[in-house]
Amino acid sequence: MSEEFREFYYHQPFHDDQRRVAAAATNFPYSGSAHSSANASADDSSSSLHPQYLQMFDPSYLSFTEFLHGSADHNSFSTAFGSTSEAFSALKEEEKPVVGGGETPATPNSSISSASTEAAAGDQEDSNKGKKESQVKETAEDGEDSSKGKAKKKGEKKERQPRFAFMTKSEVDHLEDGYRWRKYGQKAVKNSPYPRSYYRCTTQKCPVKKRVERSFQDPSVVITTYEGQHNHHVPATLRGNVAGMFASSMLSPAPPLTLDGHSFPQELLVQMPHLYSYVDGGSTSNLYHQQQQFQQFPVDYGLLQDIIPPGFPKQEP
DNA sequence: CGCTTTTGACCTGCGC
DNA sequence: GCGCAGGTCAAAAGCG
Repeated sequence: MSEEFREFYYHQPFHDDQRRVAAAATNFPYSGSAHSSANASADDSSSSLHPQYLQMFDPSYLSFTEFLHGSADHNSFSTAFGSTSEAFSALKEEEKPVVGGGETPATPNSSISSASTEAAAGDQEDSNKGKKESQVKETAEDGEDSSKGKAKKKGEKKERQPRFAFMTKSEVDHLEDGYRWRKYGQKAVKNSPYPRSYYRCTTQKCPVKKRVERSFQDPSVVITTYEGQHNHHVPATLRGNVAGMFASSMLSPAPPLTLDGHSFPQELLVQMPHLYSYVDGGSTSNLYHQQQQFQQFPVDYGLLQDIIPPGFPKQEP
């Protein structure tokens, strides 16, 4: 596996107490075959989700906004991901709800947030998406979110942008992240009473899209999946409000109050499910202990099934 | 009036 | 080939 990745992971400010912030609200699903023992009890198998693949992603370190922004630190990010796509794939396999799974003891802490790459999907995961994604990847490069669906030429496959998913405990479906979005569709989700909404960044030429759906297992959890990277900054007009604060804070190295869990209405939980194995190595256990105290939620895979591609945060050309 | 949301139709990919 | 599910389009309606 890639060293870079590990490195990346280590960078995670888990040790960074102040940011516990989100931590308070965040759950860390550190289970995995490696250390699944701890709190296993907690895992009332209520979660069909397997936290094993879920790895907390501390927003204070590298916010998803940053990621979306395709700027700042995303170097390390991209590097890490770019070289670890395989790993993701491998982990993907576990997506299948193997409750009480044999070798991979379900983790007690199913956490609320999660992120993944579609690249990951490529291999294992349910062959469906896997195939789909991989195909897409092959043609990926033509650039843009050629999502003009209907008019798509034959043989021309849609390119999938890097995806970044996370779960948030919130009452509202559409979380403010500082950007302006326009809803362009809504679909009922199989096996879920909650619909999935499709949003597109309203900024011209910005290819970013996001899908929002509520976890059917835990209605209080909203799963948001971003696809692509913003090629612009957070609208200044939003900087004054919560959204702006959120966005800006997420962009800055030292997140202000918003992330302190005070003024921010939503509990942002981001995690990189596929990182799990990497962390497993050294500092993980440490983290694990650190995190297991957090509450846990049942998470569903829905959107998380296929996220984060090989080139994850694609570098801007 | 301009922008956003709603919603049914359509397209595409995949499994059977 | 057929049906299903996910994703997108685009016209109509709603809103400020």
